[in-house]
Amino acid sequence: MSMIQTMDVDVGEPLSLHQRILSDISERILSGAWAPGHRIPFEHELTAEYKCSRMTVNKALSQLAKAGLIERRRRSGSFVRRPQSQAAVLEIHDIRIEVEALGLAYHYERVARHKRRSSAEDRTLLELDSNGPVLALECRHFAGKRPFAHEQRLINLAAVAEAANEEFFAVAPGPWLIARVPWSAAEHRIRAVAADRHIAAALDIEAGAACLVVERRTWSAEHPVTHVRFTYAAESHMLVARFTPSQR
Amino acid sequence: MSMIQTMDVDVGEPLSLHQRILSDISERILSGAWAPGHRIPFEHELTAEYKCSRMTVNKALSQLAKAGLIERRRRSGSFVRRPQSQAAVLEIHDIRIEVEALGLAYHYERVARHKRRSSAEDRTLLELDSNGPVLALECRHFAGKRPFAHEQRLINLAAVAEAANEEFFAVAPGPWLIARVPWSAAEHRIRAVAADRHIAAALDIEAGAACLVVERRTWSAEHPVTHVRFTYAAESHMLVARFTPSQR
DNA sequence: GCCGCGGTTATGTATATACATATTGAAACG
DNA sequence: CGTTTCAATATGTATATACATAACCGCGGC
Repeated sequence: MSMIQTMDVDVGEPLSLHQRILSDISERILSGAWAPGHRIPFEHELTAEYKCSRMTVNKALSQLAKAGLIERRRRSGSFVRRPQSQAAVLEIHDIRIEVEALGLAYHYERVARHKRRSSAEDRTLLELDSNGPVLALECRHFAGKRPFAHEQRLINLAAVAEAANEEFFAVAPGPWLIARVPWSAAEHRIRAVAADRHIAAALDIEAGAACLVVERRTWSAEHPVTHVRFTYAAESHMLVARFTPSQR
Repeated sequence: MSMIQTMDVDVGEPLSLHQRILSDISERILSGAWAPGHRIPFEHELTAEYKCSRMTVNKALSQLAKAGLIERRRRSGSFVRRPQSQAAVLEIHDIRIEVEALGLAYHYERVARHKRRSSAEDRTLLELDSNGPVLALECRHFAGKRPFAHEQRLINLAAVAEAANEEFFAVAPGPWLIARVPWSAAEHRIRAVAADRHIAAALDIEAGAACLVVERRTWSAEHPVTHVRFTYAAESHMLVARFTPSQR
């Protein structure tokens, strides 16, 4: 297992008052003591209960509303919301970290590198308009001696010109980009595919084996930066995502 | 494509002042105008710029800090953080909604239902201590005439006793549970598997085909409620997750 | 009975103020 | 020269206050 989502559990510190109010209430909601639809006390009632100003109570309740735990209605009060959708935070780490978390030695290999004018397919993947230059990379990531993941990447050279001068022998394109380009948005697609011959050879598995594929497209300030497809060796990989209604 | 993540993009409404400050600053960060490490103006400078009180500025900056876009240091100021990890919000809808979003008719079928004392395997899946009773369900979800997803579910009857009286012919266990049990936490595991014979038959695909599997474990107030494994018919399914540094 | 009108109420936003706290940089001291 | 002390500073939290806004309630007029 890898790609573990770390949760933000704050424990121990002396809580500020509005944080205490917030956690008191969310505990009662999450425990079911206050079921969906239940009206939680008015601000002025909590003000009395905690002997504090309305601003303090308001701060806590506003955060609960933003977190989606309650719904606030003028003149009516605040009500426990019913969970709307199964949402989870998926945290996808650098592959080196994933591998090392498994206690295995990480090794990176650059297989191929081509600079070219973007093809129609490249433009689809990157959501590019013009046929500007792109850098196409193919890499392998190893866990111990076994291939762990196969990486196919396109970099939009119009957005990251300096990538044209980098060979990517020593450093993987992922960390290289992260260190250089402030990204603003990303889109992930996760699916299962049967390994074709090329992938099977690269990952040293049988053709047709089920593989988890994670594709990521990244933008920086409205400009497409990179498209990458990671194909993980069959059975070696799993994504873990956790959800707890956020209190932050 | 399905399981689409809706983003919270607020547009149009008259923004309150602290929201405007917040979006002004986050835009400058996300556009790269203020690179990671850059010190953003002090609260008292923004107070002057926006001609408002420090509380208003503080509200905006506190939210940016909670969203992880900036880091605040006493006496030093607030600094743009470098993106820490690839995190995405994955929103997993009810299967009926997924199917209908594809423009296909949804149909549900209960295949099997067994009430039993929990086996060792059940206890592993549910993270149960005792060998209390569980309800094991097997269902199919159709998109048009084709099987879309196969569902294998365990319900902890100690947590949801009334499930023992429900046949689940008319209503799928997912929506039934959502409507009844306030869940507090969930964990997802996403992986690719080759369809075994049982799954292949249920989904009307070839054995060995690559399938996306989403497993979910749900807790309510510290008690395990249910474990469910959805297996999606090969090639028919994709998870989409988007990330934009949250401003809420 | 129906409609409109204003009052009441709870939340939404903003202000000025106050004091706590962490951290820095410089001055004072050994 | 190194260390301690201290004041300055930016943020963290909380208060009392004020007015805006949305929604509901009941009253009165028709």
